[in-house]
Order: sequence, then C-alpha cells, then structure tokens
Amino acid sequence: MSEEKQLEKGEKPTLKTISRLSGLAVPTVSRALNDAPDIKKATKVKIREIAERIGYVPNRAGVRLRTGRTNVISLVLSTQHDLTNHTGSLISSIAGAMQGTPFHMNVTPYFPEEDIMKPIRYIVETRSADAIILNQVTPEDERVKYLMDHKFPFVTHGRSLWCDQHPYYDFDNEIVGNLALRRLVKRGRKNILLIAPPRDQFYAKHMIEGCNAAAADLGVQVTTHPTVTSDFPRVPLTDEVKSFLLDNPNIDGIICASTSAAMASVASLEKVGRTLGDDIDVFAKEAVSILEWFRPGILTVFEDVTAAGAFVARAAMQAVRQPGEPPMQFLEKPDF
Amino acid sequence: MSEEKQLEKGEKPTLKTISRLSGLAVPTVSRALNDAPDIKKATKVKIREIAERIGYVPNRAGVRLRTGRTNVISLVLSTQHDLTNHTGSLISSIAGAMQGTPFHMNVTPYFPEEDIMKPIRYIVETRSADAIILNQVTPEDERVKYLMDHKFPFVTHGRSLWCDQHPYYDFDNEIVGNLALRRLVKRGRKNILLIAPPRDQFYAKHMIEGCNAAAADLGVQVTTHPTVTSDFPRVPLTDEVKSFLLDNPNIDGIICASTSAAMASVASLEKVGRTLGDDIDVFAKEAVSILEWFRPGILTVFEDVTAAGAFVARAAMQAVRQPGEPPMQFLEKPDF
DNA sequence: AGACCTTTCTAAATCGATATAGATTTTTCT
DNA sequence: AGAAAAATCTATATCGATTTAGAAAGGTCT
Repeated sequence: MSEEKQLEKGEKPTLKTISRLSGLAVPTVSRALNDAPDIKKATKVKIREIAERIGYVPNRAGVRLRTGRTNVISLVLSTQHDLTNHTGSLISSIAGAMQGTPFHMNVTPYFPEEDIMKPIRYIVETRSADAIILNQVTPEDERVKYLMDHKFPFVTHGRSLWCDQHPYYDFDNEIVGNLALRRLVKRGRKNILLIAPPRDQFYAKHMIEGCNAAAADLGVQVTTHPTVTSDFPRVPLTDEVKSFLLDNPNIDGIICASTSAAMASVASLEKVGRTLGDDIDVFAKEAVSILEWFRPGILTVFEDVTAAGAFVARAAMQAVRQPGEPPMQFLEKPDF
Repeated sequence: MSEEKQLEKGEKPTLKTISRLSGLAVPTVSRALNDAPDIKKATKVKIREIAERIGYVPNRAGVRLRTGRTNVISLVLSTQHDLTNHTGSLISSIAGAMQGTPFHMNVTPYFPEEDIMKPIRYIVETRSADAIILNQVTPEDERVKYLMDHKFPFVTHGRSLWCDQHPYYDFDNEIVGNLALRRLVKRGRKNILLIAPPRDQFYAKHMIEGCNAAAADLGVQVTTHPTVTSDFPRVPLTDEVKSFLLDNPNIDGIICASTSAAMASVASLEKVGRTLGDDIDVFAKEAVSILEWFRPGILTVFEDVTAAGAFVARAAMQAVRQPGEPPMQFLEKPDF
C-alpha cells in the first residue's frame, strides 16, 4: 500500500475527495480553494497541491445550485444571417477571451419575428447566465431597459441611449460616415447616395449624421435612400438602387453600410450602364474583408469584430466579478 | 384573504412551492411532473395545472446535480474562420431545432493549433454536456474514437470511417465531385484542375473519388492540385493557381471545394490572361450563396448547412434521450 | 373478518458546493 | 498565569431536484 493516499480509479474528484486525502473538513477545503481569509497559508498550499495533483475541477451544478452563479455568459443573437455574417468570428473571439477563465459561453438565438424579449426574460427569470451580451442595439432598446431595471449584468455591442450607464463596445460609425463621404468627395464625387443601416439600429443615426456633417462641410449633396437599408436582401436592393439611379442620374457615389449592400449596388450599376470607378464610386463598410476580391476599386473600411468580441467578453466578465467598478466602455475610432 | 393559495410575489417557483400550493409532498410533485406510473391521474392533472399557472420551470442546477444530466448540447468548433463562414447559420439552425425542448446549446471553440482533444476531454470528464456535435471530421478522427470508447453521445457533421456506428449528417461530396466534372465536360472542358478540401478531411477523399470516377468514365483528365486545398488563404492560393495555370496551359476547368477557393481561382485567371466562361470554366461548391454576385458564369452547387444543423441537433437529442435506438444518419444527395 | 395485494403517497438521503455559526487552538496582553 | 482576542478549523444547514425504501389507504379474496 502506498504511503500517499490516492484517488480511486475512475472516481471524479470532489471536495470530499480532497477532504479525505488531506484530512481536513470539506468546508475548509472549499474555503482554501476560494482563498478565504480564515485559512492558514500552509493549508491553502497543501490543499491546492492536492487539488492540482488529482485534477480537481469544481462541479458547476453544485456551485450554481448553492450560489446562483452559473459561470455562463449568454450571447443573444438574431437568427437572421447573411453572407456579411461575421457571427462566427464574433463567437470565436468571445470564446477566446474566456479561455482560461471559469466562464463558458452560451449562444441563445432568437427569431426576430418573434418576441425579442423572450430569451432575455428567460435568462433573467431562470438565472441561466451571469451576464448577457447583446448586439444590434436600438436607441431605446427594450432589452437594455429591462436589464438595467433588473440590475442584470450585460454588455452591448453597439451603443444605446443610456450607454453611459452600461458597458459597451462600439465602432464609431459617425466617423465612418464622415470619412466615407470625404473619400468620395476627394475622388471628385458630389452627389452621394447613402444606403444606411436598418433605421431602428442606433448606428444608422450615427452613420447618417457623420455623412451629413461632412456633406454640409464640403458643400456636397447626400441623400439617404428612402426605402432600402443595408440589411435588405440583395435582389430587391439591386432593383431599388437601379431605379433610384435611373431617377437620379446625377448620383456619382454610393456609401453602403454593409458588404452585401455594396455587392447589390455594384450589380445595379451595370444594369443602368454606369461604370464603377469611372463615372461612379462605391464605398462600403465591411466586417468581412471580401469586397477587394469581388471587384477592384470598391472603397472599403474594415470593422474588426474580433476586437469587439474580445472586449465585450472581458466587459461581461468584469460586470459579473466587479459589479461595483465602472462599466467597461469603448468607442473604436476607425482610421482610414 | 383569497381562497386559492397564491405564489408570493417575486418568489421563484420550485417544487416546494407547488408542494405548498397543492398540499402534496415534494417528491410526489416531482414524480407527477415526470409522469411516473405511481401517481394518480387526477393528481398529475392537478399538479400540472398549478405548475402551468405559476410558471414553474425546473431549476437546471438542481436537475443536473441530482441526475448528472445537463440538458446541454455542445457544439465544438474550430476558431478558424473565413468568409465561407457558415458557422452562424449552423449555430442558428441547431438552436432553432432545440427551441421548445429542454436543451440548450453551448458553443465550445477550440484553437486548431492547440490540442484538438482538449475540449472533448473536458466535456466528457466534467460531464458538462449530454452530447457533442463535431464537424470537420477526419476519417480516423481521434475525437470520434475517444467518444465511442467512452460511450459518450455525439453526432458528426461529416462522416468518419466508423460512421455506421454513430449518428451523422453528411453531404455526399462524391456526387458533388462527379456531377461537377460532368458539368464541366458538358461545357466541352477536358483538362480539369481540382482544388480539393483539406487532405485530412474525409470529404476530400469523397470529392476526389467522385471526380476521378467521372473523369475515367468520360475519358477526360483531372488533376488534384498538388499543394493547395480549398481552405487556403486566398492570397497564396491565387499565386499557386496562377503558377499552376502557367505550367499547365491546357487546363480548361477548375473545380473548387469552397467559395473562397473559387474567388481566388477566378482572380488568378486574370493574371494569366484567361477568360472565365470563354477559354476556362470554374465550378464551386459553396455553403453561402454568393458567387453568383461575385462574377457571372461561375458554376455552383449549394450545400445547405441549415439542413445539416437541424438534423445534427435532432440526432444529438435522440442520442441522449433514446440511447438504445439506432443512430440517426443521413447522407444528403446533391441534386443539380 | 383477516390476510394479501395494489395503488398512491411520504420520509429521508443524496448529488457537490458554500454560508453561517460556533468550536477549537494559538497568540497577545495585563 | 489567566483572560481576552485573534486565527483557524469543523458541524450543520442549505440550494432544488430525484431516488429509494417504506408507510398508508384502498381493494380483493378466501
């Protein structure tokens, strides 16, 4: 028989196991591992050594049941997808930032045609996560309001009207709009069509204002497309842009808030006999670098969602662990 | 005072609450809700009515601690992404199939440069999910072997060598290869370059064999590119295809296993003075419908990952709930 | 009526962790 | 030395569910 007490084979180590191996009571072991102040340093070292040796990992159900903490962060996403779909990268970067922490990521999709509040209420009511990450935020987002009212930790990708009070990461689309317009004007364009983000999204306002400010500044004309937005399916978007160009032949520049809209816009050019880079330019903000492969000459700026993902993940964890601290907030300045 | 016993405000309903409201013991309530045979029908009806009324939802931590069942299905994904990134759709469709079930989806990303087994071992050892969904499966996939050895429920997106013994969904890439080649030959092409899937992936073999069989059948030549595969970054892939075309000017058709490879191939054509649809054709299998917007004339077949997602989700749930039943297996036949 | 089944329910233990209160031991102070 | 204070540990209860064993109630049979 070995001198050192051993773990039985196939046994999943619990605090009880460590208790048996160390001769100390279970609560002592628990407190030692949680670095409680009333445990001797030597004891902590001893217990940690055993825990390490036998590969102890706390049982999440036990922790969750007792403390209510789930160590889960829920990413709540719309199921609406398109090729401009950077969801995969967002998920990876969030998960990457949680590597080595006790947190797990949970993806909760919702169907936008259904009740947008449903997954939020479910998570809060059943406490199935410690924090929520939201995207596609509207200015007076109902979800944000609800979460603030319930003092439930959350982070937004994109700002809300109340974003000074909660953690967020956002890409400064006012600057995008501004610089996009300046880029087109620098290429001699004077009548710009803006295919803006979906109207309810807050960043639509930012981008439009950025464009308008620059346009006023430079004395050129910018028109926001009256019907379509950058999340429109490509086929109807192509048709709409086509007829807009026919009705407004003076348009010599298009700013698109998405890769998809840029593709459709470029497609519409051909149908009305316009030539990209020659008598008209197209600018697009894209979250996946692909337009450069699509057609040479499209002007672009890249929004890196992996940076966003890493930030919101860290912000969410901070909101859970240090609720007292000021919320992590970041407004990324595009530079182009 | 109201006749009917009520739920205190703000109280989260548990079995204990129902017990109090119904006057029955907690285990009775539990057994009634789980439809145990030793509970009177009337009692079940009564208890279910109360549960419904107060909106009872079982506490997952409680269930998990007692039973070991997590009601979680883990999707284990590589963090390596590209624009051909259909991850978002896959996730949505899996989650969609789990709507209305007690199951939640958990996304566990891994970094391919690290130990591919790490997340698998973690999940199995800590029982942090009831089942695992794998993709990018290799013929003798280490993960598949491990999960089979441990009798842990799992589903693969793509086949393994042992796929007759486990649930899977796969797109029949042998047919893709076969029909792709036939399509090119029908357009008069006789010397085909195949940019195949990554060599370690099982479906590379399927696709290559499909091509070869059709080529032998029709008496034309097909060459698998010696170095690059369809997951290569676009820049090096473009260069490699370019030099291959220079060395092999007789090539008049390219079959690509991905959208990204097709884009790069098309880009390389221009650099060697070849004209798409004129003296050469490109065929691609894509999981996001986008090439039609990229350049007219690229031949494509679409692999619908949402079908795959829905299937693997249902298969995973079945593997958990009816472990005795034969595994759900499906080989999707492309039709074009 | 009494023995013997069924049917239906309840009491108690349990999963693995942590919080609380209290019991030791050790140290400090007078 | 003896008392008080501090440091360190343990016993017990608890989170919410399920499992097991057994109790109570009801019915059937001789």
